[in-house]
Amino acid sequence: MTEPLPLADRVAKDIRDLLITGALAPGQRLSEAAFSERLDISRNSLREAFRLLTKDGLLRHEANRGVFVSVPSTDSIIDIYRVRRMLECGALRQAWPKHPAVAVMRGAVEHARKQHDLADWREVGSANMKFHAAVVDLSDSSRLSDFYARVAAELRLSFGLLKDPEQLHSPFVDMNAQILELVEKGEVVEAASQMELYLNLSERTVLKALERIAR
Amino acid sequence: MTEPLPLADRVAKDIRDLLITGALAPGQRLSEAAFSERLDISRNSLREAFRLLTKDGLLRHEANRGVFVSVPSTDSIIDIYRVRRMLECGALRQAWPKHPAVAVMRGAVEHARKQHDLADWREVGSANMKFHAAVVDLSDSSRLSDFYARVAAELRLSFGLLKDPEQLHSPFVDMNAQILELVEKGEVVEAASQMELYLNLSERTVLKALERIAR
DNA sequence: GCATATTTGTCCGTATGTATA
DNA sequence: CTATACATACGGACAAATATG
Repeated sequence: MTEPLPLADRVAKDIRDLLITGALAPGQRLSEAAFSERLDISRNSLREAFRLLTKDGLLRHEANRGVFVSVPSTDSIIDIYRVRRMLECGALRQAWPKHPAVAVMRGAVEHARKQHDLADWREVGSANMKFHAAVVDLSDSSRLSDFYARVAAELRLSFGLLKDPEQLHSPFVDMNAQILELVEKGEVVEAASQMELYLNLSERTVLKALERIAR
Repeated sequence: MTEPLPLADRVAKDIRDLLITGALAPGQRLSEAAFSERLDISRNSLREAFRLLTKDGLLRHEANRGVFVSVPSTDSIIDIYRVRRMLECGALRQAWPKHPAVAVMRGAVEHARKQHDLADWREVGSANMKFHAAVVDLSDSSRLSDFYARVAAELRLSFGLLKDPEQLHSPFVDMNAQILELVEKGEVVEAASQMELYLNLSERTVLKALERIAR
């Protein structure tokens, strides 16, 4: 009773985890033969999983050359932050203070603060992303939430390139708390413009860090 | 030099066309054996194409039962219009009157008017959808544009259920023209709220028509 | 409720074309 | 330029799940 999912879906999820944890480096080529043997599945099933992940933007398919882990570019970062501004600010602007997602936001903020004190930056980052996913959930649209999850996974691919995740997430915990407070008070327009500040700052941080890596 | 695309991608596109033209009815089951023979491809390749279309929401995959053409529900319509309000109104609110997409919008409006006079309602509908896709293009985000295209295809599946496309698209041509005019004058906030009216009206029209079909 | 036929899920072998050392 | 490695695509096979009579 515990395997309702098609193999391709399970494999896609496994590979997705490998990608966002950084076990697979951007630009790396994924050989069908080698990978299907490593995961102990057939090439056909692996190819189905590859199609799914390509649709998610995590893998790139080059004709007759195979699939590669996507390499985050400056352009893709800029594009992703345009998406985030649209979805997150838009969700806040029409938010309802008693929406169930607000409780999730609060839980994420509290968890982030706890992990921040413990200096567990990885967990701070996870809580951070959970907060922003909850913001999009305020829109009550499963399609928007799914789309955001996909874009967030792509962004996490970029984070994997960066060292020093403390710089990346730590300063933003308080900003999330402030946004949450505004939402709870019903000052949703203020919350939205605060979020815009957040995203602009975050975008600059990521671009700067990425630029430093690219020499 | 004319076949750069993988077979699965080409097949997915072919099936997508069959879906939005109504050649395949919602709820219909797509047998792997029958369909692979009809399209003259192997089952494996067809399964890859199915994965892509499932990701697009056009097909549904039921475990060990096969794939079916998605059946548009009231919930999905409501969800899709939430997406449209978020993307289209958001794009207009930050639009720039000299953006290249504005020219596309104008072309779509003019074309719709011409086809409207010729009573070619199918073309009116196509021009209508092109107009709104161009609106999203104002955001300058390829991810948002792709996402919108995917949702629009899903919506078109619902339109296929409806007869009388005149009722569906005809009254909206003038509203598009008005929105375009506002954008060209730089009154983007007005354009956005006009778009919200448009979408609310369109949503109600589709839901009403769908409800009538469901008895 | 049961036996049977159909269909999906998954794997393997292999031929062909393309890219690269 | 040749040789090799690999992706692409096909067809066949069989078990498991499902639908059918």
